[in-house]
Amino acid sequence: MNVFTERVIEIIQGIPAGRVMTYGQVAAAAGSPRGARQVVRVLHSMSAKYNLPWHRIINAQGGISAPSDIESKGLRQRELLEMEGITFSVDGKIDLTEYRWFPIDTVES
DNA sequence: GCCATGGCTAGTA
DNA sequence: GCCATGGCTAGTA
Repeated sequence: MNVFTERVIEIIQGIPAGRVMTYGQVAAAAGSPRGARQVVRVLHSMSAKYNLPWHRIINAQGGISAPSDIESKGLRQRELLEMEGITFSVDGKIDLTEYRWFPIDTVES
């Protein structure tokens, strides 16, 4: 597994309950500003194995990107976030200025 | 190698 | 526009 993937996993594991990050934000923090879609891939393939809080990743508009039909992952995602105390606006968006998490960068200099 | 395929995104003729 | 991944052809050996 490459370093980007490893960092993505670490970063996502570091998001506390009640906070969220966007795909692009995770990608950038992992060292690849254009790698948002790769974050999606990691979420799909590693969430179970690495016990990732996959629901705490949302799109840049503050919305849930997973499909939101009946019994879908999207609804589950919203449920999980609401259980952590996050509230949604009437149009189904999360207020990023309030809930966005900024990971502490530990690898330095 | 080529090409289509994504739970995306910054920038906007 | 971006960019890694996966399926599927060329085209060599």
